Amino acid sequence: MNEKVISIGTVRELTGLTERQIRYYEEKQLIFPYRSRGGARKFSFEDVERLKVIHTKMKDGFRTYDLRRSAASLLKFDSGRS
Amino acid sequence: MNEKVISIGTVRELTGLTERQIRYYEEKQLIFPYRSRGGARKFSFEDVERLKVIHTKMKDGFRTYDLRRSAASLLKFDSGRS
DNA sequence: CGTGTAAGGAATTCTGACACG
DNA sequence: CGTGTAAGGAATTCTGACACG
Repeated sequence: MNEKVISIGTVRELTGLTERQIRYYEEKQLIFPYRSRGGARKFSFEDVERLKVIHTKMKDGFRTYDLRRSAASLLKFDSGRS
Repeated sequence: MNEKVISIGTVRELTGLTERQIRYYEEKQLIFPYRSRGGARKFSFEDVERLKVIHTKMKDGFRTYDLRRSAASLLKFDSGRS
């Protein structure tokens, strides 16, 4: 499920995060949505899962900087789950 | 892939159909998108595949009425492919 | 640092209708 | 019948900024 076709509002519903959080995680390079012509972010189901993991880590006290450094393992952890 | 999360503009890109065609096929009960709060249609990847099949059939001379009658087999054909 | 919010604009989607054939 | 299009409105998303801590 790598197709980036889900808009931010739907990702919000799917993850429970706010749009602000989602955009911030992108700004910190933890997630890389596709951009449609009009500039709208488009996410994949994999991105959705990844966002959930990111938020869990954040609640555990990790900072975006830490997560960026371990981005690879984050991805691994992600696909290793669901 | 049954989650209805793709908006019509993306479905347009994925299928090559126009929004008018997609809405018409819904009107004719060939496809059943979910509706978001604001009223926007949301489709699944399965719907996308189904729309492709529908359009192929239409080009082969079938009418929406015929396709509605064989909706079950249409779905079967659909999942039987990709 | 991570997130909330109000601000203004641009892009998206919706419906009902008229058109053609 | 199936599809194009212009029309007006409503919902969605975007960016940059100010706020708090």
